[in-house]
Amino acid sequence: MKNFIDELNDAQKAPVLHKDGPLMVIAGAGSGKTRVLTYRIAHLMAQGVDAFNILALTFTNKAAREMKKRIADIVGNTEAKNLWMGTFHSVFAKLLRYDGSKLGFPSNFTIYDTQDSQRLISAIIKEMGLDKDIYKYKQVQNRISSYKNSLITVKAYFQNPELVEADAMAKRPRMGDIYQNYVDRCFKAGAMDFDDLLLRTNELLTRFPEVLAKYQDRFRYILVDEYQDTNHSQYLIVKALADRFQNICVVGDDAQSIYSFRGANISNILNFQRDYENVGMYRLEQNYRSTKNIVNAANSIIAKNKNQLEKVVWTANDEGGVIKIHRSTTDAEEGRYVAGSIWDHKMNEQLANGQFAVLYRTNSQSRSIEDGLRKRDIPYRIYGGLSFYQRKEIKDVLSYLRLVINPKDEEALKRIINFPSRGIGQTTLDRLTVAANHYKRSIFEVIENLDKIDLKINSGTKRKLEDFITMIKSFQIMNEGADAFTLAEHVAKKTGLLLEFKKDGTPEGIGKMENIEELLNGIKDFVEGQKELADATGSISEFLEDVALATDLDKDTGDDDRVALMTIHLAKGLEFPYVYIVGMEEDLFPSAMSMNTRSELEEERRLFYVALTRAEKQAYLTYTQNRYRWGKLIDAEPSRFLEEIDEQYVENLTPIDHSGYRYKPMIDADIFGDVDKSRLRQNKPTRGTPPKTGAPNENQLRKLRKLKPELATPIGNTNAIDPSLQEGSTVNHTRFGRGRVLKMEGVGNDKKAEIQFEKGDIKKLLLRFAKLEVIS
DNA sequence: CGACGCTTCATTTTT
DNA sequence: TGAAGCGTCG
Repeated sequence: MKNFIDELNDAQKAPVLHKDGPLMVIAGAGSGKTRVLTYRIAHLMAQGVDAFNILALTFTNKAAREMKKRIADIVGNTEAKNLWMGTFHSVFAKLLRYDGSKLGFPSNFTIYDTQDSQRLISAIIKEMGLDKDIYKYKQVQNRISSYKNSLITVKAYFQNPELVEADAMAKRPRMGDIYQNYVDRCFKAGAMDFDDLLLRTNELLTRFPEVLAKYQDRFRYILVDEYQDTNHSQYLIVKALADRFQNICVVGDDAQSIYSFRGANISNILNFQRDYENVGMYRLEQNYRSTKNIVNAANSIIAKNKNQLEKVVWTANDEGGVIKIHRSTTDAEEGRYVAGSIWDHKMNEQLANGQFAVLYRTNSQSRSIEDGLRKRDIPYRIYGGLSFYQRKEIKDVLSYLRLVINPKDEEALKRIINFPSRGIGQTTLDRLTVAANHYKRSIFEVIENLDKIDLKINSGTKRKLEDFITMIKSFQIMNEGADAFTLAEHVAKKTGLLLEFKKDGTPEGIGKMENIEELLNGIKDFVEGQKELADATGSISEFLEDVALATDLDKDTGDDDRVALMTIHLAKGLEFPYVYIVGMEEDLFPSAMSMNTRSELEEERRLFYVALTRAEKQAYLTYTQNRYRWGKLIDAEPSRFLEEIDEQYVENLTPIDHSGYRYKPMIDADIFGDVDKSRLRQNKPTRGTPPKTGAPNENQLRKLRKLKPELATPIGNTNAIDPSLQEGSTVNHTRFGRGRVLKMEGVGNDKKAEIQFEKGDIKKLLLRFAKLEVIS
């Protein structure tokens, strides 16, 4: 463990060796900041600082885990275990489980995810009798979230005439009341949303000086990664905790600040020197990750931003290849091009899939890329988007488990009280909700006391409600003795969830059942993993906490070799030898939503900077002339960012097109020959409602296609069915593995194959959807 | 009460 | 295009 310091360059050594007092490290992309953080912590420990006194806040849990592992390699495993290290959310969730009771929260409080919050807000808007077209639940949720991130409590909201007025002006005068209701209902349900984990921590530290003192004394050394992306709430927590010892080390890069939409405040990093005295300032400017071409190109882009700290990122690496720009006619062709290019690199240079990443601005762009990769049989993995834990069937199982841990959890209860259906309908639920609000109790408690309350619920329904409560209580009793897996498996069977999807029999139903099985396997792995840790028990509550704050990235084990597909936001902190940045088009990147002000545009540019600096060896930028968006083909224009790169670092693989020619699609509307074609030739995407032309609209066309499927044939976008597929063929399915076709049936879109898979199951698959490859 | 079909709306980015 | 909410009918 002695010589680890020697592995650092001089610029990296300085902040590692800086012992007490505040310090800030401005770290350019790829300059080894994780290394600095890791070694700094190891060094502190080597100097005799107790691991119990160190708090490290990272941007992802995965980063925390990896860092912990590297520290363990240097200082030993047992000591490293005592570090408090994780994301803001997970660290302070843990803290709130210890001390949140002072705020009236149970230690087993539920963490509501965004969907839970939105459902609750919808319910509140409905209960209050407000117009849902004016009070859109997503917008309301967004607004409440940003209040919380700026530490504007309900009380502070009502005391601030500007805010109240702003909402009134936006025709939403009841905003404050919704906010109040939402906070009350979360409290009543023993639940915190993501923002509460920070807001309530602030409340705890402010209202209870003894708690603050305890943690100030405990966390004598505090380290914060990605400081440029902290919001006001996080900033205040750090400031409060570091106040006593002032041993605070922040690491960040203002050029990579990309989370302002979530309240991140770039001035936190710009003002650090004002917040603390005698700040040690360090800069890491040597990039070890990328080629000269990539580093220089990235510099030429970020130079266009006005607001930034001065810094010169440079590299001693090779020149590398120039950045390649490719134009395609449609998004489908873009997908094919990317897949083809990856294929070529793999073949020519014998590379693994894991060497490639495809990055995009919005999740919806993944589809065309997936299609391209699938056609070439290149394995890929999508990160983000709709995560596994957000799928309906998974959330259903988790909701039962959540209710076992915290019966007051209203969103969980509403989800599953009648799923699988047990005859408890909306009317009953509405009555229960009214009573629960009236008595300021949870719905669960109301049902427990049905005899004492006069609700117009008939005896049959009462019986069903009581059965439900009894079932949940039986799970609770079981939970006292059993581990998470045993309980979860019991719940999935006993509630009839597994059966529900099994009897449904459709491919979707089977898929759902398999997902639940996958979840159960995941819980099993979790339990076994936890058993190795001394302070963990493998209980359901530990699992639920893990799930609530885990991202797809955290779940990634990295043992299978796949191309990575993700948004640029998710890619922050990662690196790949080959990076494809797709959808380089105006209105998409930069996003149409973010070009109204200079600061918004500058953030988009930083996003582009982040994207490009993920690449180690080679970057590709692709754009299309026509792209499907909102189900329509629209014209696209190359992104302004393409021209902002100093031209000496790029090569256009396709000539730049200034002719204004656009590929004119043969769309279904042509069948009728009377659709308003001018809309197809616009240079900007269509927004708002299209003009009424008398021509059939999309919905009418869809209806017609249903009535007259023959019209749909030249239109159909189904999988091409391999003609060589027949009875007796050997096939390979992406999920189920190899199998033999026993029987074929149906025609056209309904064509199905019954397949005996080697794993043992016989499945009937719709060829239109099944990802099958014919082997022989 | 529940199933089904029709209408509407949405696309930034995430813990 | 596709998810989700709403209304109608059995």
